[in-house]
Amino acid sequence: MRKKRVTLLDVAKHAGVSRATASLIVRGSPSVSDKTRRKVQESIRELGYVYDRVAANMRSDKSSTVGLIITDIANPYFAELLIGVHNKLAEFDYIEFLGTTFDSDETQELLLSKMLEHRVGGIILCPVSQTSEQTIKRIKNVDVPIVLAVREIPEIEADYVGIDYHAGAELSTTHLIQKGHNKIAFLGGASESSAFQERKKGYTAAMEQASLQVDPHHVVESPITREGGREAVRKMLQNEPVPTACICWNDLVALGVMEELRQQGYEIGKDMAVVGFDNIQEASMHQPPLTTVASHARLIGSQAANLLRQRMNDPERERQRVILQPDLVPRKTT
Amino acid sequence: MRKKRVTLLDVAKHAGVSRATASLIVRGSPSVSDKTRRKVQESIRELGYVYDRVAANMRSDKSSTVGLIITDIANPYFAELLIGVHNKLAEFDYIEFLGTTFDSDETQELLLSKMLEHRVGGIILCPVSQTSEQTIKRIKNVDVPIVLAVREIPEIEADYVGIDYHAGAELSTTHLIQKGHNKIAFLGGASESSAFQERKKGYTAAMEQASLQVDPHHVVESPITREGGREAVRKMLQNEPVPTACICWNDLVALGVMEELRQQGYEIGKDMAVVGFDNIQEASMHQPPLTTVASHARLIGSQAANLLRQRMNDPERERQRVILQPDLVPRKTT
DNA sequence: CTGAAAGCGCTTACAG
DNA sequence: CTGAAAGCGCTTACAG
Repeated sequence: MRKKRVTLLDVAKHAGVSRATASLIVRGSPSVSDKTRRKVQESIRELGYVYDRVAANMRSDKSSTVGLIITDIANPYFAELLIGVHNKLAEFDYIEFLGTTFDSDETQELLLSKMLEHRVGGIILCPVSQTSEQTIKRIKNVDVPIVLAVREIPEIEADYVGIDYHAGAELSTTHLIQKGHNKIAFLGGASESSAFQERKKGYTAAMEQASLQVDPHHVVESPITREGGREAVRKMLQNEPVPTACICWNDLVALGVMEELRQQGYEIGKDMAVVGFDNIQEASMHQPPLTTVASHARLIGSQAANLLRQRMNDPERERQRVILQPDLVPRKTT
Repeated sequence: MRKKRVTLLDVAKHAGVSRATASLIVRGSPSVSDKTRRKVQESIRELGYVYDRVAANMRSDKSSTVGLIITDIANPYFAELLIGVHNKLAEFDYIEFLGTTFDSDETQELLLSKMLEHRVGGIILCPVSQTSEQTIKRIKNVDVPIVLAVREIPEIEADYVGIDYHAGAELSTTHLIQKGHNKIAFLGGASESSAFQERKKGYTAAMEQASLQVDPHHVVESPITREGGREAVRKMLQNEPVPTACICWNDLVALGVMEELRQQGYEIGKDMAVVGFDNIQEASMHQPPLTTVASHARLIGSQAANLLRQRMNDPERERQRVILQPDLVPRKTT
């Protein structure tokens, strides 16, 4: 059933030219006469020749593939980021391998290996929240360009594109303060990550700016999921005084927070203000629509693809850090 | 900066064994003594050797990659399908290339070429709504296994996994009839596609079953987007008698339909019943929650991956057609 | 287990 | 433009 692969040499013979010439033509070289070009292209069509880019890349030590490692496609934030990366890479005629870590360091390391074994020309990595020492060493030794997205790893000097978490948390906290709140909780996330620390600083800065105290009980860590949000808010409600507003790690967490609050009899936007982070589609569809901070996931994706391409073209260029500014999207939950 | 690649021969020399032995070890062959195995693995670590799966695949005419061609990742239906495919392929230790056609036949053909040039071992294709004669010929001649998902191409005898559109449309139409509606519109989609024809038949069958007439004005084609939904319902409202219910091509279209209806002063679920298709996340988040038909996108993805793997293992096996049954998800819009 | 050779499908480099 | 040779990093097949 499976026929033998038609090779460039077959094409050359069929067209009556040399293999070298055929090779020039498939690579689109201009230094071939139109007449031979047409002849060869005709043979390609007749024989059903398929260019073997893998063999070509291997010989010439090039790559037309890129690895993209994210946490989870089912998370709309990463789905958006994927869209940004994918569309940009398509422009460059690159094709990407997709890997999902589910926030496991072990999986992350496996995926890195897998990508490298497949000879990717570069990697866009959204690191897991707790990248191990071992993986960090591994990443440092990888000999293709890596750009970090969303989460930075301090030990690794790579191009990075992310959001200004400090500004984001400050933005939402200040927004709540202006609405008259003074007991504001900070829900979700893992304190080990740099993103957590930055956000916490932004939150604290805004509180201090308004001469407000941060109650340690009002800072609750949790997994970054809907269920995590429910957990976090349950913990928050166990201590007095109960806050009147919460800023959540992201929209997913905020959705969980609101579910739980509603079950406990709270009316969102009235008894309790809630603000999310990311501005995923569900945020605007929710009833009431969720006030949130837009973190421009798609743009981060396309910027990461841009950085990676530039780095692949010029490994010696200066390291880039692109920090996008978040935007407040006020809706009905505050 | 970029070091020379460490090769298997380097590893063999370093460990003091032959290249053949080293090759056996990286492939996990059991016919090597534990002692040499450990020695070689130690050398691999020390030298930072990365197995070149691409070279290996080329030599042994294997492939560890698969191409997945969908319409658009931003469409939640396809995002779900992607998740299903991705997670299943990860189980098999395959890695996928992602391509998005945006429903363009030309892009679809380009992507097929790109995938083949990258030596994929198989392709999961969600065909565009109007695949040209030329592309069909192309697909027939592809010499790797293809499984079609979501949309079938009658001319192509390939494995297929999809949903029973006839049953789906019948389900929602009957549901509306039971709710007392007798003027039911059918909104969205392109009549050229087989999915359209099947759904239309299901819709018609349900109407006839209840001795109801199908008014040709009540069948309105449109692009499969939110905006398409708005267009379709505007057209629908131009003719008398105005229906009291509509079944929509999918949830995205239904969302547009409801937006437009609301603008025109209709109260959804009261003045006009609306039912969607797919059961994307937004369907349950919408206010009021959308009655829809679950089309099991994620399951379709994982089934497609299963079929492809089996086909790759046995090219001669009998052709499979997996037709999943949809489920009605009654909510508040009907 | 070893060693040497050939080959997967290309590109490179070079003499003509 | 041609032609012959070498090489990318592996696996295969075979004699020992």
